[in-house]
Amino acid sequence: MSGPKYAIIARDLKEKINKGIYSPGELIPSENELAGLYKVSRMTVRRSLSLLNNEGYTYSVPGKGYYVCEPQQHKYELSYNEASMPGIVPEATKLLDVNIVNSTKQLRLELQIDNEIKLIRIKRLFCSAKNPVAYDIKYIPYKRGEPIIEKEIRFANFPELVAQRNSLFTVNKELRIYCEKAKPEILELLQLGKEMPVVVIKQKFFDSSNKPLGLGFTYINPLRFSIQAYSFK
Amino acid sequence: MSGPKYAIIARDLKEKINKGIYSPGELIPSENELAGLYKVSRMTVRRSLSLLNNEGYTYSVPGKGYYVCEPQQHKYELSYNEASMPGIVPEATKLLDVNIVNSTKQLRLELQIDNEIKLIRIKRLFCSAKNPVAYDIKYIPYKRGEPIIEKEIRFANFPELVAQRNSLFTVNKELRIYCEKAKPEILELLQLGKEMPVVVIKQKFFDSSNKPLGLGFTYINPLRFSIQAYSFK
DNA sequence: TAGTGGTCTAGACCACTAG
DNA sequence: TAGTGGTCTAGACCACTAG
Repeated sequence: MSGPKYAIIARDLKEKINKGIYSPGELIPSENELAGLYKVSRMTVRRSLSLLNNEGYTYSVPGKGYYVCEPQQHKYELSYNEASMPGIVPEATKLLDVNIVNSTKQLRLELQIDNEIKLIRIKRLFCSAKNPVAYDIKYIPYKRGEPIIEKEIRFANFPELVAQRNSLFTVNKELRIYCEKAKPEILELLQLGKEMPVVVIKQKFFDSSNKPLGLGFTYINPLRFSIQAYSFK
Repeated sequence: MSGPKYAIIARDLKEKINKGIYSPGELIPSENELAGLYKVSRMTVRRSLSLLNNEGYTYSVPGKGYYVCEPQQHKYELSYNEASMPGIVPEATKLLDVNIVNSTKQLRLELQIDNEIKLIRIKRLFCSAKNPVAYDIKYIPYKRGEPIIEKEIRFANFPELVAQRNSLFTVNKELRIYCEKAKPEILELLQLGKEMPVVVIKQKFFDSSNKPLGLGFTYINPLRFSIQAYSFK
């Protein structure tokens, strides 16, 4: 019963949806009706309702009203940073290689670039105190004359590297997690037997017009891999 | 230059943040200043600013103003439904077992229940047209006298099963993805060799007061596993 | 035509910040 | 004390819906 009016009304309406008094697909009372019921101005009701809309309880249709949503059952929020996975010791990170390389056909396809564009390729090995945990390789289209500062690259994470040229607020990111039988050299770096698959986390970044900005693969010792996700709010 | 005033102002402010005209940690002009600059009422400016706040561009401190946020680099949105993973044919789902079982020590710990509480245990095998893809096991605390309808259970997903007693809007969900060397019986069901690790997706559901409502493990053939996640908006 | 949500205003009062 | 964001109001006009 405490807090501002708009919050009390929002709490009350959410409770009614949770109890099934208003069910998915149904209309809840109109803004004007609610303003009357709660004895507040229409703007205050609108504020409550925009909270419900933002939190996925309702959606509004002009001329009709506010409908109760079907609950989002399968959405989770995930936090991933390749450079700070559980067990990794930042100081033990090995920068294996930084180079300007030619693109391959696959990379040109992924990054949507022409033949003549070269790539900055960064290879790193993330380690725990004693053992290798993940092998990481990143590709970023190279712009001529751009300086490459090894010290920065060693500790920078992928978003930071890409953001040197783009606002991080506008970068769209895509993550794919899967397993595969890796090439022998990767298995060797991770000290894994021939039969073992590795977990691969593929990261792809895009600018606001969906032009690819960078591509990364992290190959993880499967028995060291773990990632967590949570429902919203 | 189109759309309502509040959207135009929000777009303009976001652009200024993207361009670095306003940088993370800095204050942007106050509501009153902006109202003057854009020649609109303070309420319209507030509407623009609440958009920026919601989208993670800014946060506001009463008495001080609106600060530009550090960009969220590592957040992704993930959609996961064990019953509709890529490659799985719903009709090929095998309901291996539904039973009321005693809890084990580990399950009592996970589900925070007493000795005498029994569990509904559901074992399923998700298959492609030809092969097993994932073995799935769920535990839900059993309430005496509750009917168990096999047909419903076979096709229901975990959120739906739990939601029979709780509003899906209020259920908090937790997902953990990792690899492990599975027990022989699981490897056999998935037709995997002894050396292969499996991907495990552990799901845990909680009510609004964080009391566990259900626990599930999905053991996936690693070479059939794939999951995608995207940055917000 | 009556009702719905969407946009916008000009004004009020509040608690909080910081000189 | 002047300025900040937070809350709330009563009213206006709009496009859209549906009888």
